Amino acid sequence: MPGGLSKEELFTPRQQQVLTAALDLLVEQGDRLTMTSVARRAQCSKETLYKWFGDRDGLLTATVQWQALKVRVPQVDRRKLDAPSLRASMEQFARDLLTTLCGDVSITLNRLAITHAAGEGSGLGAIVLENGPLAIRLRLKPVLEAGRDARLIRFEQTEEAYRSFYGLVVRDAQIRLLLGEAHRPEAREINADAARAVEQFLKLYGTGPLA
Amino acid sequence: MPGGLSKEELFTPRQQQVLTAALDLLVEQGDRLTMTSVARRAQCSKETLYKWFGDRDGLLTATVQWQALKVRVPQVDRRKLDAPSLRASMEQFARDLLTTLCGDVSITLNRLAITHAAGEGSGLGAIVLENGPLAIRLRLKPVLEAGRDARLIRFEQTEEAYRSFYGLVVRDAQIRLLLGEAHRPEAREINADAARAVEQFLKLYGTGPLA
DNA sequence: GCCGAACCGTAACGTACGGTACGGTGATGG
DNA sequence: CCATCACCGTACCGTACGTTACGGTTCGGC
Repeated sequence: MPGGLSKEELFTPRQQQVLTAALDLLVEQGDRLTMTSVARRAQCSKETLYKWFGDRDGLLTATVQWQALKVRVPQVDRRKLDAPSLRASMEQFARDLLTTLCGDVSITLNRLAITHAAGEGSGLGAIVLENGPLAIRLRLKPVLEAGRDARLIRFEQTEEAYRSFYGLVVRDAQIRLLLGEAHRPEAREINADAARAVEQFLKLYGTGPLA
Repeated sequence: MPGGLSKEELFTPRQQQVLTAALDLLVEQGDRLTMTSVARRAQCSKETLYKWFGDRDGLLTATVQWQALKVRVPQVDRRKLDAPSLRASMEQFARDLLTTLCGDVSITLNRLAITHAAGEGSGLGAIVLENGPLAIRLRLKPVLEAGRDARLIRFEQTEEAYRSFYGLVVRDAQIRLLLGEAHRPEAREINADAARAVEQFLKLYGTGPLA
């Protein structure tokens, strides 16, 4: 979220320790972690948890927010953009995306947010939505538009191009992992997938002879 | 699942009424439905629920299985396959897929399965996985291979082609809906998306001049 | 050395809900 | 008419867990 606070401003170091413990427990045992288990793992009292975070939901929300603050947004270099460097940028992007989505933390937090989105508040769903798919779009957008400005790719709407790229990269991998499929791709597969996705994207949207 | 029982063999009419009630409640209030609420809605006793389904998890599993039995698999006509009919088949397929995934029932059951996949058993995750992404692959496979046999499209592995098609069709729509995004596409948007996805797929895998 | 603030550890409370027991009722069959 | 069966409705039990309360400890400030 633009204009947001950094994690140092939002949470004290001690609080970050607590949130780390909560995230670890979340990854280990899903969202049936108890306040007692978090307090024990973080070596703090339940009273402190409630004082700091209000209630269980507040703790989970803070954990998700805190994790979201950790993703950094690398900026694109808009100068000297040629076909190879655009391809490299996009492949790097695809690799990062796949690696993140296949990681334990992403799977855990997406599951948590989806579980909560079923209920009433769904504040968690909104947070993950903003820091997941929507943040990805925000990060990819300048890359795509730089490519368009350099006449390397062509598209009507950035939104459309972004979504096609997302689909080509992620395909059904995320939903299968969320549903509990055991297989996790290795680095080699991720690299291959990223290369293939960019290749296909450039075939669809590239201007040059296969870009 | 091939060789499985039909829903008439698996569940009595009365039991199907109960499962319908359970599914309705699931759609209405997520998986925090209680056994009591199901019994009340279905006008049956809790004792009967436990006698029929064992425990809460058994009831949820039966509900998902029962819903899964309802999806029928339309067969492809392998004769007289030309470019327009292949395109039409794939567009129909894409429309069906998008319409299903954007529906309340699909969203609810996928959320339920994802929630349970976080825990231990994850039997639900496996069921939805088999009847969701994997069943889609099974259904699409003959279409793709018929297209390949007719020299209309070209690919090395059916798996690869299937996954690319899935990505082009679904993109980030499903994860966004699961995370609670309110927007549901209308029929017009779904038609447009299906047409675009097939167009793109044929550009990537077609043999002819834009098939 | 004293005070209050912040925090730990633990015990206790309240409640929601999964699961069970049991009495009552209508249908079927002899 | 009675026995059996399948089921409804409801009261009840056990427990897990969120939440609160409270005594004890550390630590910074005066």
